Amino acid sequence: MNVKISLPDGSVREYPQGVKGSEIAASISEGLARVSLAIEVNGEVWDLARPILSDASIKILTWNDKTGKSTFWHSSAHLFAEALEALYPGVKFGIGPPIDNGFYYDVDLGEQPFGDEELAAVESRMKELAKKDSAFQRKDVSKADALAYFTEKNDPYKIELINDLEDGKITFYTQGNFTDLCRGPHIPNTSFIKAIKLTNVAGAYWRGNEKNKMLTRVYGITFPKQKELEEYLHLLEEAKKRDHRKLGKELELFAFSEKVGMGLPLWLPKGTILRERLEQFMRKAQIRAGYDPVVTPHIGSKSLYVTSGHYEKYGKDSFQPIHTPDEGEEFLLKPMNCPHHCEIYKTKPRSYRDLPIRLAEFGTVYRYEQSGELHGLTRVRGFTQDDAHIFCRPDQVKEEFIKVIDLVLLVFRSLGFENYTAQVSLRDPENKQKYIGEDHLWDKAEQEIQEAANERGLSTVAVKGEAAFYGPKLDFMVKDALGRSWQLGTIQVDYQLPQRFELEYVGSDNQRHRPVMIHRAPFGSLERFVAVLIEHCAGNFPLWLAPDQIAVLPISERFNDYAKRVYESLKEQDIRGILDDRNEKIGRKIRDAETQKVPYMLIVGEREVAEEKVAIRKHGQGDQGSVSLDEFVAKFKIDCAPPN
RNA sequence: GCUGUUGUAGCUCAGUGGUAGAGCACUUCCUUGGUAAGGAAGAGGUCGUGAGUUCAAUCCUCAUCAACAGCUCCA
Repeated sequence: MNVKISLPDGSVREYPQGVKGSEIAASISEGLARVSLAIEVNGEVWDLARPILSDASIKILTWNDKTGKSTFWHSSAHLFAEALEALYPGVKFGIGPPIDNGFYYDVDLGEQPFGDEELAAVESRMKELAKKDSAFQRKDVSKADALAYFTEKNDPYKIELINDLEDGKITFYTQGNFTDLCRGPHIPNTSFIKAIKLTNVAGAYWRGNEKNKMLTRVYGITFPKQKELEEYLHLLEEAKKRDHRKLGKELELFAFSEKVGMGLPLWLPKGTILRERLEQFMRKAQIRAGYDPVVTPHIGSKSLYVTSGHYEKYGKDSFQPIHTPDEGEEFLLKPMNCPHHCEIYKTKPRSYRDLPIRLAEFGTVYRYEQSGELHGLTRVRGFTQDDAHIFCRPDQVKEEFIKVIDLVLLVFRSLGFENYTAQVSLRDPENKQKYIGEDHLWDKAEQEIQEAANERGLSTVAVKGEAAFYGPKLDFMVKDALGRSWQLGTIQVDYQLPQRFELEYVGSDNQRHRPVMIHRAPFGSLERFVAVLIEHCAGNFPLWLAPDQIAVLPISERFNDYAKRVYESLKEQDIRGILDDRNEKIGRKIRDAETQKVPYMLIVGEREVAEEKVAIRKHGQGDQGSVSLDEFVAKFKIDCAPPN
């Protein structure tokens, strides 16, 4: 009997029933057979050695397929486990999945230390084992047999995993001397794995639960060719050069001081320019969009947060209250601006005609973040949100929400952020007690967010358990240089705080109604936004943001007077920069300005003085020829306009 | 917060059980140079902090603080 196999190009071939993926690949071409790693059968990834029993549409997977890569890395995790067990008999295994870049395996080594030396030893054992060409063999096992095997092996983690599985659906994979509980699929044999790098060791809680034992997580990555590993490592090096913590230091944008306290950034003069330019950009955009700027204090009475619910939810995990010396009153450093804004709303009666009211504030907030979580400017304990709260009628929610989406997208477009993910952050349905408010209001809010996103044609990813405790969110996620994902812009629909603060407006029916609140921050926090921006442009800021836009470089001290005149006249035109009148050669001054990533260098020497000109050199592009200062300024002014 | 690694000059890093070194940066002098590092001299460190072992600790031990990687958390 034959089975009909449809290929991705639409063609259909017949093969004997029980044909294997490897045989199909071989029948297509020898070249394909050599590089095929797995096969997709009706959308499911299978081993190449698994017989196909009925008609199917298939795709041979190679290193060029995402699933091909993950199969490859999954098999590499097994190879790692084999090597580790050979060197550490009795080691217990958790899980070992493929990830975006490579794989990890969680293992329990007992009391044995595991550092760089041990890592290197396991890596070389892996290389030896890979050369053995061991085939990955799949085997169906009964639950009882599976339990018996790992009981014998004394591996509590695998036993726990098996107990959660359904009998009849359990498979083992064996390669060489190592057998693992595994759904598969795997590559045909270990010889495909030519380049191996175990990258780092870290702790990870068993099953991601803080209350469980912490296992040792070993990260690694493998490739079919040595050259690809080298390219990957090179790419990593390049990414590290873009790290905002490194550039922030080199370009003198911000700093931290142990004396000030961890997670409390100090903005240096150049970083401050950057930050203030962004603020100005947002202020302008917000005025255009009908926001009213407000200012509120950095602390607020504890009762404010008791009312908002923040105290109950985060009181223990916040900076603790500040007490007045005489009256013993309690104040909290504000972790949020919304309660203050609610009180501004309440300063007078509001009519339905007044709504929406949009209160905007660059509000600096303080949150106690776990010490291990602090990370450069992306996760800090004191930061400034480009916060605003929109108080509107229920019938205005969607329209207002959409306007905010447009504002977020304006920011991203203006700064060239193209690779963002719009994430709809929903409640965790398993843990409803984590949230405040009634079900129907949550459902309504979640629906409104999804509808607004759809209307703007945003493709969204819904993630459960990521909502704020008072409402669902639309979060805009962007990745940093090292591939870590951060939330920047956020928009939240909130029915809870208006209730808690008893906010009201008088409707056209002369009755009291409750407004809806939209919390929103297009940048998110200035700190995190700047961090991601630095990494995104590798420190080469667009002209309108660059802390130093120009550097005037006299060829020798003889031209310092002319250079100073040039510099002063640029300064009068609000062009920022430096005059490098050091006793250095021009090559040196150029190098320093290039290293500092100054967009324009204006070089002046004998010729320029004589002709009343400046020689332009563009960062990263070299000599642009000479022009008169007026000509340069005219062109510069056009180039440095902030986006609209 | 947890696990692991690290902490030496402003920065990047070397080094040793007998109280320290390089390059860059900084200061001064020489040089006045045309598109990515001119030359010389000088100054600069309680070796993260505290305790212990030792005749002697930057080095060994412990504690503590901070940074880094990951986990957990994130209003």
